[in-house]
Amino acid sequence: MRTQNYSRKRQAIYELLMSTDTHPAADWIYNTLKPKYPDLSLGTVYRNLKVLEENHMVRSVAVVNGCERYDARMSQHSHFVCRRCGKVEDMFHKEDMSELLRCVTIAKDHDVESYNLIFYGHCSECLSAE
Amino acid sequence: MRTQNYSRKRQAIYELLMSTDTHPAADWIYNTLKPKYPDLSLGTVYRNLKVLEENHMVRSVAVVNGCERYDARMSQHSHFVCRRCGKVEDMFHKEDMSELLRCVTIAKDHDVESYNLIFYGHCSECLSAE
DNA sequence: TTCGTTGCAAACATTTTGCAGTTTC
DNA sequence: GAAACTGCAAAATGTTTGCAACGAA
Repeated sequence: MRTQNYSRKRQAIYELLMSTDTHPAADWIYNTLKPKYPDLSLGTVYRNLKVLEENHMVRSVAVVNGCERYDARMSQHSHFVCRRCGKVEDMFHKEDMSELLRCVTIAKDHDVESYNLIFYGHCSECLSAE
Repeated sequence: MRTQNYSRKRQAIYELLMSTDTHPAADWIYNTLKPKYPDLSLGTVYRNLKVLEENHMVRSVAVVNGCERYDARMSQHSHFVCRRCGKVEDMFHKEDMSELLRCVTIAKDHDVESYNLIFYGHCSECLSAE
């Protein structure tokens, strides 16, 4: 992990991600912070997301319509992606998901570090809109 | 599902995907078929992947380094993605994974159609290379 | 003959990057 | 003061699309 200065903007990006459960894309973060940080640039958002990701403070939970979606809640949970509106929702586990590993044939010479479980379908709003 | 002509090139793309377990990207499909179909274009590969996906003959199993990776094996199974070399490998389930659904809090008003389970880590080749 | 399909190249959208100036420690 | 960070705009990347020609039924 490289030495870092915790800049105001990086802080702001991280705190924004911590404060929402919408799993936003870089673009949304940029637009949301822009009023408060008028000289913020999109490149900075991307650069900081990368740094935060390397530091395991943030993770990419899905790619929806070509956009990486981020989450600052690092405790293990899964996500639901609406195929219609692109919304990403949290799905918390009832049980310890290490159980999961027992369901799958894992080559023993592989080093499995993490996993990502995504459910797809239609959210309630989109269902009632149809 | 729209009416279709099963063109030679669509066939070729589908058969190539059926014949490999490397979960290739559009680019690899293009380069692999190019010698046999010298007038093939990359746009055609993308267009056909989309059609095949709509027809549930093919699915996108992961996005690795910004590239969509495809699989023509539609029976339920998961994948392992090597963070170093980007290789995508099959992981077959020991048990019926519908069990999986019981482990997760699912909002009952959601319509869950499918899920995608991806494991990340380092493959054996990359491990021994390090 | 009618549509679906294709090559080509231009257009798109998201993300990355080089550089010169700024901030943080 | 050194090293990290940033704005800006240009570049890179992967994917999509318009159009005229082509292919399949």
